[in-house]
Amino acid sequence: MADKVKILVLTGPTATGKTSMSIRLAQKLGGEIICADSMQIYKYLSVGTAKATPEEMQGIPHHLMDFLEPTERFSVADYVEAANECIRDISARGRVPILVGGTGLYIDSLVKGIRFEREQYDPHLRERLERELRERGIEPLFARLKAIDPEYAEKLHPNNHVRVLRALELYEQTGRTMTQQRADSVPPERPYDDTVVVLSYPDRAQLYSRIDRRVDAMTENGLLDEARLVFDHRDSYRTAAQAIGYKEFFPFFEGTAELSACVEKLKQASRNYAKRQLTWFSGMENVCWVDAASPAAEQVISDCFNGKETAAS
RNA sequence: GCCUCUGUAGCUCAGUCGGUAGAGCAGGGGACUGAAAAUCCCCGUGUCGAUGGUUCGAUUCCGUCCGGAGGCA
Repeated sequence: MADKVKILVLTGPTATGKTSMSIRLAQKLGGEIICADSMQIYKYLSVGTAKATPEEMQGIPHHLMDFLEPTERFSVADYVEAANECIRDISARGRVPILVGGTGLYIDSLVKGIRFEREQYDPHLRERLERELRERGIEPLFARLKAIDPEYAEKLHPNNHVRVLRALELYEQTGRTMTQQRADSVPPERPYDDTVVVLSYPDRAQLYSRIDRRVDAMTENGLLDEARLVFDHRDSYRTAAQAIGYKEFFPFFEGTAELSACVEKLKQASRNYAKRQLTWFSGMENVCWVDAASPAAEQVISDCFNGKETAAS
């Protein structure tokens, strides 16, 4: 254990105060922050993704945040590679790497040390599969997946087109099935001495009302302008165009919905998202749940990090 | 005051030619290996407004009452 790098991971559903907590922790522990959020990596998207403002950062370095053009694609594999590099760099300087964000897939993959093979994105292959789906429906595609990887097909619902296509894409591109990929990519041991903290409100109603209030605050802070920018570039800002906080305003820009209705829709979508995040985190092992409403939250987290196991669950 | 429509799940509404009811959304649970703030799966008992009557049986038909909407005065 002693040879592993010690990292702190702070996650939790949206609107629980991860950002401000992370900055306080970084100050206390002598750390630097690595963003673990699939949207905050992008430039220009700040209000809607709830990035820390320069003032809030208090001089604490933030990595993997606000660095990519929204026209660029970025995968879990890219994330894990980049984050590993940040961790190496930060710890080499004697500081504590603190991962902060709500993207479960990114965090889980990083913490488990999932190994992703080099794989070149092939737009033609993807396009071909998508065309086939449009023209012939999912049946033949799902049948093909069943033939090459019955085990994975068994676990997938045919309605989940995204995953069916991805499994076929993986096979056609690398000759490996998703089942193989999943089996081979998990190392026997975790790469880091990690402390994963989930910051949340045990009372669901309280979490939801915080979300509602934060949406209102974002709206007052210029969210609409950002959404407009994303709307104007919706064909090239592929990821951002599907982000919560932007896509809900599209009907307004198209003149098919009232602004207030869009805001309500956004609140709704954010609450649904928080629910999905909670599902992801509850499936993770070795995590420490911390009550965001508790005044002692910060202390509990640093105790957790220092191995006192105060609030493990 | 009279006439018409209406009252069914948290919300919007379907439906039962009389045999105690079902969709969407919300909500809850779950999955998640290169788009993940994405994508997908599972979960619906509720005095069918209240009360009398007809009936073997009423949420459904009839009467009365109480809400709501509109029209005529």
